[in-house]
Amino acid sequence: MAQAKSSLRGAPIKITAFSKAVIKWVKKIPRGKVATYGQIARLAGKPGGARGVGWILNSSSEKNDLPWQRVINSQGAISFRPKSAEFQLQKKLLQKEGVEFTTKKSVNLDHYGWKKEPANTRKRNAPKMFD
DNA sequence: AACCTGACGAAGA
DNA sequence: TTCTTCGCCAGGT
Repeated sequence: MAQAKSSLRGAPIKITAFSKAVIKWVKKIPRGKVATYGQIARLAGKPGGARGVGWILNSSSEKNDLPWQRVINSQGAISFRPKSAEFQLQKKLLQKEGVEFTTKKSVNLDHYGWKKEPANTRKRNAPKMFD
């Protein structure tokens, strides 16, 4: 059972088109709003690269210049272990920006989610045609 | 090159 | 609604 070495934190990331795009988009998330990893990945050109986004934010030395706390998962929840220092920090930073938590670890994406484009394509609950 | 971990996500059970 | 499983991508060993 290899104990977590966690020495990768702060390790520099490779400068690729993707990592640069991720950083660029994350910087554009407005204060008081949140985006999801998948959303950033999509904006950065890799629809399936959500995990990569998390890695980039975690290991980017530029993290200090990024509003990394505004990136959460698709469930509207913080993706750190609830007791971790990172979790608490992220929650604190978001609350400081005015983002409210509806549950202990998640926010209402419908209200705080960053919508780059007008939500005119929002899906409505389609009536059941069959049962 | 092969195999493993992880700030993810969607679909099932 | 919570827990699994599987598919993705970035990096490490």
